[in-house]
Amino acid sequence: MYAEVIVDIAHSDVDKIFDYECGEGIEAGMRVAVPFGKGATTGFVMRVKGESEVPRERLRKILRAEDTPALTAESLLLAKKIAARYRVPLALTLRLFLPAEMRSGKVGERYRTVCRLAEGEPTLSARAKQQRALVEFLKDNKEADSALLREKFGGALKALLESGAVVAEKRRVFRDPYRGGESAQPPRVLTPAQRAAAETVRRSEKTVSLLHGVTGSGKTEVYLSLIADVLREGKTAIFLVPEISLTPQMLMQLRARFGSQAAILHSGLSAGERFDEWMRLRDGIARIAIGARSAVFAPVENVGIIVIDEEHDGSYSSESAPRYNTFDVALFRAQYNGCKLVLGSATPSVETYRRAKEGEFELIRLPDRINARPMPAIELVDMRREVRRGNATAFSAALREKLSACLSEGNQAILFLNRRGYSQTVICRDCGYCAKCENCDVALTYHSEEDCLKCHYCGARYRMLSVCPSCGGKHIGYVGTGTQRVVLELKKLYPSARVLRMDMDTTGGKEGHFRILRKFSDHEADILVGTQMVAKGHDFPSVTLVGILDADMSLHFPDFRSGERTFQLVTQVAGRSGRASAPGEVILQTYDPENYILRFAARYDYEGFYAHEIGMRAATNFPPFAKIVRVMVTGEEEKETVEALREVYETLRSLYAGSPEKFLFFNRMHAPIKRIQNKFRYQVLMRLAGGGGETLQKIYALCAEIKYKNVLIYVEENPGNLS
DNA sequence: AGCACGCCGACT
DNA sequence: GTCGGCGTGCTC
Repeated sequence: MYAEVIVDIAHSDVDKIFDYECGEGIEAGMRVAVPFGKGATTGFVMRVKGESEVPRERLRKILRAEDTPALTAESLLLAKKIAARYRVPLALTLRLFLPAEMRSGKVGERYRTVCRLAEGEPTLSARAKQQRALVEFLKDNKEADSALLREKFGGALKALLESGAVVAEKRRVFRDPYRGGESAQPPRVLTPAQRAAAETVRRSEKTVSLLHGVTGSGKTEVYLSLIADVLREGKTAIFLVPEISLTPQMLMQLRARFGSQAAILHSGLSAGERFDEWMRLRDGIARIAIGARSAVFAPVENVGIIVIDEEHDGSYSSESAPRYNTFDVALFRAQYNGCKLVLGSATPSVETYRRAKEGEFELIRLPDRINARPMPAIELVDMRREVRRGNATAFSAALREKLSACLSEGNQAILFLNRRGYSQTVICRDCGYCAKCENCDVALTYHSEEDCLKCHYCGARYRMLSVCPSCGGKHIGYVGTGTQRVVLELKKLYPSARVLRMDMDTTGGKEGHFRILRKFSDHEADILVGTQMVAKGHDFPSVTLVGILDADMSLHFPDFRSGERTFQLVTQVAGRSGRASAPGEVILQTYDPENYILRFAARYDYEGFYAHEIGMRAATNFPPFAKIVRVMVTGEEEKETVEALREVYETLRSLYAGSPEKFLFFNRMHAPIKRIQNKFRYQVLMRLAGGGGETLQKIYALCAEIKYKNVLIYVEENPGNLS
């Protein structure tokens, strides 16, 4: 027998099949140890066959194999598809299917030893008091952990094991990341709207359904009902969420409903826990995989449903190789398993919504909140008028008034600002000098707590300036407002209010997010000031006011999706207000109150927003009517990087010259941020008509051929940000 | 990714 | 004269 093996080395030179001789018992999907070159390495068995083309004398034997294949036939097929689609080595895509700790070999299965009495009455010496006590203990308890017995009765255990009076048995144990909460809760009764939505998904002949439900419309209950269905049929489920650490409530809900049937795969777990959760899924002990985008590769077979919650979220596309798109992978798995793929969002991405409207996906609406509570009113506040009135702070008069009222009523408020630190940057008021990072082509942000300047792209820290390094002037000014500054200003305005800040600087550590959220939900603070991360789906019943301090920040971001993102963000943050009995309010501060995106957002008019946005995209030839393709060329030596760029550009230009009608745009330039972490960044930027089709594949193929020693070249499709 | 083989500069 | 730099090619 012969095995076709892909060695676990992510390099294009060895990205091919190597044949090895093997005995019976080797199956496709197994990880094996093989001799390779001078040493040995691990590899994946892709196929087993009876004949090999490779001459006898070159063939070597497989050294070792796992007893259970780590990868299923589906995984192998999918790994091949992704490798071909994005032109990356197969070893890299195969790794997606395994927990990292399995590759490193640092974590293994955990066992415990359980002891019980052997058959028959034990004969004990009269003097062995401890042994007798142990035997009595086991008579009462039937069995006990060996560690416990050793602790209680000392050396008696060893003696009893040797005499055969007590027998030990090794048992596999799973490290449990949540401990307790096992009790499965009975399902909640669905509202008629929820029941109808679930029914439509079940009945649809389309693979993909889009559940477009406003915040609080109860999409989760619909997912849970659909998942419960497939479990009843003996199948498995995959439930994807954007960023699990931000949605502890969602986890609790799933855990409460499905108990230990649910396995959670996410970065917050310890290596051992993650490994065990993965194993529970692979061995069929757990049947629901819950996690962020990588959980789409969960080792479950016979999948009955895949859910992608908050479908519009940017975290679903991978920003490092292999740059897979979660939806595409999920669709493959849904088709392979013949099951449904359900997307859910209050603010679907423009691309998804279009596909739904065109009839490719089943479009299901949940237009009402569960108890018919109205959405909080959003008031647009014109910050230009505030400036004219001489208000230079980050808070409009309207916001201050509402905030005072909110606090005096004993309610809570959330203030959202998409910029951490104290100020956006510092400049010299005499000469206009702006402090920049030495490794990145980026302005530094002032952090008041540490009194230093930080680079938000590489994390470098610098001493705060007292004099301008350029002109020697002493008038250093702060430009723009960040979360730290907002907190300090709040403390001045409301000295008795307890203020909590949530951003990347305060959420360090494993439980960082959770700690802050719990503090706030326990009402240990009155105001929560935060970035993006406060927008996600947590419920705070006493929050009655949300302030969006600077809506223009994301609105004027130089990216074709900035409008879409702003609409999503405003809707999402606004949804945090008024969840319990008290009606909520939202103050949306902007310097551009006429802006159509903000106007649609303020009215919760998704349809209006979509109609406007899709018209704009069509008129300007942007996605979903075109595909933006960027070939990034990056390296430490500028000269070499530019040279590589030139070759990439020349190569692609011949493709462009061959069929210019397929290109809506074609040019080379340095990236908007020319240098990050000491690496120069140059790019060829293209826009391809439609989805890109064959032209896209040719771009991948051509770029894969260009190799420079110290320059990295990679292709991005519709990149999440163009910086 | 490693590792060996192989051809040109600065040292004992 | 040699030690060693890393370019090129190979691994079933």
